[in-house]
Amino acid sequence: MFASWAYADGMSDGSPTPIRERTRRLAQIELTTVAQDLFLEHGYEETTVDQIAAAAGMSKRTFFRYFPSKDDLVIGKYDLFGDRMADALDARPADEPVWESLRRVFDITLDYVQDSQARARNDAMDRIVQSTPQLTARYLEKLQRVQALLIGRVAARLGSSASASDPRPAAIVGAAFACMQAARASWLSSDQSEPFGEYLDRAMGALDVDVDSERRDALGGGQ
Amino acid sequence: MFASWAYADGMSDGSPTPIRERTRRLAQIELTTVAQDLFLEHGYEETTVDQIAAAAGMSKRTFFRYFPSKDDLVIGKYDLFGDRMADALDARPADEPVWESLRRVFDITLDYVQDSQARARNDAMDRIVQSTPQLTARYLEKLQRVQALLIGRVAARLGSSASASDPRPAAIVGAAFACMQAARASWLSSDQSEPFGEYLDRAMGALDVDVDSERRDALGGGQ
DNA sequence: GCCCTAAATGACACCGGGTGCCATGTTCGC
DNA sequence: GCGAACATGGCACCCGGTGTCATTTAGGGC
Repeated sequence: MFASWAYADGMSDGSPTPIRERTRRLAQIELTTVAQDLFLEHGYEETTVDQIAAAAGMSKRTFFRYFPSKDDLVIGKYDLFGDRMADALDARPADEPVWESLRRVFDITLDYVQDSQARARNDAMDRIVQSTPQLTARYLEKLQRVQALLIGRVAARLGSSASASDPRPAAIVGAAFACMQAARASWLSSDQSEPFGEYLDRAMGALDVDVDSERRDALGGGQ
Repeated sequence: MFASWAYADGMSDGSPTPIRERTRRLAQIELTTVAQDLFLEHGYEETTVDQIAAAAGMSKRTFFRYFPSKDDLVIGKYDLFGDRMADALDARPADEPVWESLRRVFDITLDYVQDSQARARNDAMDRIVQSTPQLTARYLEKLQRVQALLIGRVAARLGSSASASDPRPAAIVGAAFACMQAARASWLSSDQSEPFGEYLDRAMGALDVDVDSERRDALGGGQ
């Protein structure tokens, strides 16, 4: 889940992407590839940064110029999703029920790389994250940050009274992410014959948002 | 939240609590007290284990014989809550709607120490956890483990079809915890004039469990 | 192609969390 | 008072991560 090493090269501005920047990306990709191989073979904790750096033909010090930490080599990719999800949420119609909007926002985690090899690699890394407490912890914390980006937007939709003191936006967003995680866990431990989206539907279908201003929207009426 | 250094001394078995064990607890308490003072004054990351150990009159090596890690000194207490919550859930009537049961389970996080001094101390530590990414990460991971204990029980209540592949129990439990966290965050950043329970009600009230076998229970009928 | 400069690198020393090991107390039970 | 178990401290060491500096490499203007 949450793959997309797509490192969009075609930026929006006209700048033709500096050469140095491109080689930097190249080095990062090389590093992650090499590291993933090592992780899959020996495990995450058993693989030292020195080994990764050596395998990629550089020194430990240089490794840390490409990644702020060993964890980020695995988990860094999730950073990109915060903004994407925020954009995706903004793109949903304002009168759509929040729960439905959130479900749609999660769709962007689905339509990424179709290359089955890259996909398998990604799933393998996800399993490593799930089975390594340290990585799980950092992953959860990153997810929390992503959620933070969405909470304000949800609050705006609810037209919450006193925004800061109303726990409901955070509760709703948190619940949605909990559903996503539950779906993710179930799916990862399945044979993956069913598409992930179905797991997500099942998980999110088990819950309902129940907020006054929400019902009105759902019924297409009100005020 | 989640205080209770209550370290129940009166265990169920007849053993009068070995002397060594008691002094060990004492040392742990002393250590946490001293450490909390240092954390509150200088911050968590700025305080080194050496300093804590020295302030408690022992060596760093000995510190690690009392706590598996620096983090655990702050976060360790949450471990106790897994079992407590599991017990609390088991104690709820089997035909009670799951969401309601979970709400009641969270009550055990309320009726802990009434001592306002200890309470203030605890809240302060909670704020430290919330403002230190590293601790937040580990906290979230611990919560995840607590959730794992409850998921099986919720699955049993739902009489889920294929337990392992059904994401709904995890989704429901995860959502409930998301509500708790949302309430916790709102409450901690409030002036605390309103009781925490109200925040919790508001957060959990924003969501509804919608599972077939659930509706039946809620209506007191069915099958 | 040349040269100047900026960036990339490597080596090294260092910090802090954490562990294995062993020698030296300290305390319990008898 | 004695032996065994336990607690402690000290030390060397591992690993992740950072600051510093000298050296190399590569880019861009000419």
